[in-house]
Amino acid sequence: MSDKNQKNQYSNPPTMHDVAHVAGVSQMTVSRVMRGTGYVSNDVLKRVQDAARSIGYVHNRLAGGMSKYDNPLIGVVVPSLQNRVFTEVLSGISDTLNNNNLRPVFGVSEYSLEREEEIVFDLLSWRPRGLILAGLEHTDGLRRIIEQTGVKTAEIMDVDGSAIAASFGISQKAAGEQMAKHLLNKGYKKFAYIAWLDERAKKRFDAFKAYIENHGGVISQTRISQKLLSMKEGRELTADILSGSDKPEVIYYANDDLAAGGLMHCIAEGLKVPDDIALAGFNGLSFLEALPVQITTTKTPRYDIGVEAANWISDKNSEQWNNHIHQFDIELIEGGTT
Amino acid sequence: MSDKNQKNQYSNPPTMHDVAHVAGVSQMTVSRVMRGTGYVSNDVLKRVQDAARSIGYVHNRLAGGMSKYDNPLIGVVVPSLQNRVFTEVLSGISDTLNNNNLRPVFGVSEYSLEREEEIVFDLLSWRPRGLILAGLEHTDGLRRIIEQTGVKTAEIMDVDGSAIAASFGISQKAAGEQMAKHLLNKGYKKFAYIAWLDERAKKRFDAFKAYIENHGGVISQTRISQKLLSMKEGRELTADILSGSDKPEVIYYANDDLAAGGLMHCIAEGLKVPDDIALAGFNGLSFLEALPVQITTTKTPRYDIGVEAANWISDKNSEQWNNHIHQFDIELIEGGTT
DNA sequence: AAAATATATGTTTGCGTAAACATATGTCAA
DNA sequence: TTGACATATGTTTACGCAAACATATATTTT
Repeated sequence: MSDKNQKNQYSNPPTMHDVAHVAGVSQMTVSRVMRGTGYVSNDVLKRVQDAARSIGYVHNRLAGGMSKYDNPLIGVVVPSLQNRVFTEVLSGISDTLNNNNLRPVFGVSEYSLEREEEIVFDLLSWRPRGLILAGLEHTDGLRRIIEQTGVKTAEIMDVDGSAIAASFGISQKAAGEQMAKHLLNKGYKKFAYIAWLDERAKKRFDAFKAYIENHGGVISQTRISQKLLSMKEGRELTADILSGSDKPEVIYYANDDLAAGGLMHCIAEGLKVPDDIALAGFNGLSFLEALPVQITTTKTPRYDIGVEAANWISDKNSEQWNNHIHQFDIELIEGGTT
Repeated sequence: MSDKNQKNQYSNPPTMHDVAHVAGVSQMTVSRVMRGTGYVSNDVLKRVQDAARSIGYVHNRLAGGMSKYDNPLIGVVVPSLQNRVFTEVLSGISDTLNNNNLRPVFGVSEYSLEREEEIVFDLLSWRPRGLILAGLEHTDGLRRIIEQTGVKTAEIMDVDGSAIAASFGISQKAAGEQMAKHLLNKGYKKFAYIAWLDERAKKRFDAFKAYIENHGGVISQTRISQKLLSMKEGRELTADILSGSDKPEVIYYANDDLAAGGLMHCIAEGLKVPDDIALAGFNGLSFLEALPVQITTTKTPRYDIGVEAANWISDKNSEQWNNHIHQFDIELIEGGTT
C-alpha cells in the first residue's frame, strides 16, 4: 500500500471533478467559481472554495484556453537584465500586469535580434494575450510570425521608426538634439563621446553629432566599445580621454553609469566639474542625486513607459489604437554642485 | 457531410493537423518534429518544418502538457525588481533556464509574504515544472500548497533556516559575524548602523550586533527605516548620524548603495575615509570599484546563486537532493584608497 | 395569475496535443 | 535465412477545462 503520495481518494493532482464531487455540484459550477464568472449562489461559492482548499486543488489554466491566443499571459522580451534601464521598465510592466491579473513570461535577448526571434517563437507557444518587445528593430521572421498569429504587440523604449502596432518610448533623436543644443548654448565647442554599441544610443548620438557639427562645434574624440560598459569603464575611458593633449570641454556619455564613472575619475584627480571638464549622461537615474556633483543628463520616464505599455496590452478595447505612438516627454536636467 | 471532415481549408490559427496535411504526414509526426523527440527522417523533418513555416504554425504547449506539473515553465517570485541584488540573481536564473529550454514566469511580491502566496497560487495554475522563491520565510498556506502539489521548489538568498526542499544562498549570520570580527580587529569600538526593514539584513545585523557587543564594542546609533532606501537616503542618514556629537568610528550599512551614499556625503564634506570615518557595506556590487575610495564590503555571489538554483530546478535527476543546502562562500573585501 | 426576467445550476461537446501502443521497413549478425 | 534490433511513421485515446446550450427555480412586472 503505497499511499505515500496519496492525499485522498481523488485523482492526483485533483481536478475540477474532484472538487465538484466533494462540494456536491457539477464540474461546470466549480469552473464558474474558479473564474468568478456567471451566477453562483453564496452557499455554493463557499462550499466549492472549501472543497478546493481541502483537497488542495489548483486551477489549471492550460486546459481551457487551449486554442486561442488569449491566455492571461504576456510575453516580455528585453535585451538585458543587467541594465538598470530595462529592470525599471520591467518593474513598471510587472506592477501593471499584476493589477490586471496578467503574468509576464520573460526572455532576455542579449541584444541579439536573432535571439529575440527565437524567444518570441517560444513564448508564443504559450498562446499569450500579448507581447512586449524592446525597440523597433526586429527580424523579418519575427514580424511575419506576429502578423500571422495576430498577437497584440507593444514595442517599448523607442519611437523613432515604424511600430508593428504601438510604440511607447521617447524620441532618441530628440534627446540627442536637445542635449547638443543645451551644451552649445552653454558655450562649449569641443566634445568627446563615450558609449558602447547600442541601437538607441546610436540614434541619439547621430542626432547629437549632426546638430553639434551643424552649429560650429566639433566632436574631437569618441570611445565606442563593442561590449557592455559600466561605471568602472566610464572611469577608465574618461581617464584615457583626459590623459591626451587634445582635451575636450565636455564628455557626452551613452548613459549615467558611464558619466558617474567619469565623475569618479574627476573627483579622484581633483578636477572640478564642470569648470575643468563638463559631463553629460543619459537616463536621469535616481542615484545621480546622491553624487557630490549633479551631472547634466536627460531624464527618461522608464517606469512609466512600462506602465503605459502594459496598460495598453492589458486593455481589451485598445485594438483600435493600432499604429499608436505614445511618445513620452524627456527632461533635461542641468548639472551643478549640490 | 459535416464540415468537420473538410479540414482542407486550414483552421485559424493553424494546428498540427494542418501542418501534417501540408507535409503529407500524420499529426503525431509533426508533434515529434516540434519537440525534437523520437525518430524522424531528414526528409520528413524538412518537409514538416517547411510546411509549418509556410502556414505560420506555432507550437501550442498548452494542449499537451495539460495534466501534469511538468511544463517547461518555472515560476519565479522575487521581492522587488528595483533592487540590484534581485535583478542580478534573476539574470543568472534567466540565463540558465534559457540554456535548459525553460521559461521563467515572474511575480513580484513587494516583500509581502501574503502577496507571495497569492502569486505562487496563480503561477501554479500554469503547472510549472518548478518554483524559485526568495528567502526561507513563507506563509503556512504557501508551504501547504507546495507540499500538496509536489512542485519542485528552490529557495534562494538565504540558508539560515530550514528549506522546503533546497536552498541556495549565503549565511547571513556568518556574513554579519565576519564583518563584526573584521572591524573589531581593525581596532574600531564604536559603531553605527543604517538599514531598512529587510528580513535578511536583520539576520545579518543581529549576528553583527551580538558579536560586537560580546567583544567589547558598542553600537551607539541605528537608523532603521520602514521603507526601501537607496544611495540618496544613505547620504542623508549618514549626514544625520555624523551631525550629532556622539560620532561613531564606523558606519555599517545594510547594503552597498547606502554605503556609497555615505561615501558621497564624506566626499562632499571633505571627510577622509576611513581615517575620519570608516564605512562598511554589503553585497560587493561592481560599481564600488569605480568609486574613489574602496568601501569595505562583503561580496556575495548573486549571479551564481541564480545559476545554481536554476540548474537544480532544471535537473530532472535532482529530486534525491532534497533537503539540500547549497551555501555559497562570501568574501570580505577590505576598504582602502584606489 | 400569467408572463417576463433574473438567478442558479447542469449536460454535452470539442479544444490541440502527446502518451501508449501498433505497424512497417531497413540493417546486421549468426 | 532467420530473427533481433534500430529506425521511421501511424492510430487511438485521454488530458482538464470552458463554451454553448439546456433547464430549473426565484423574483418582479403587468
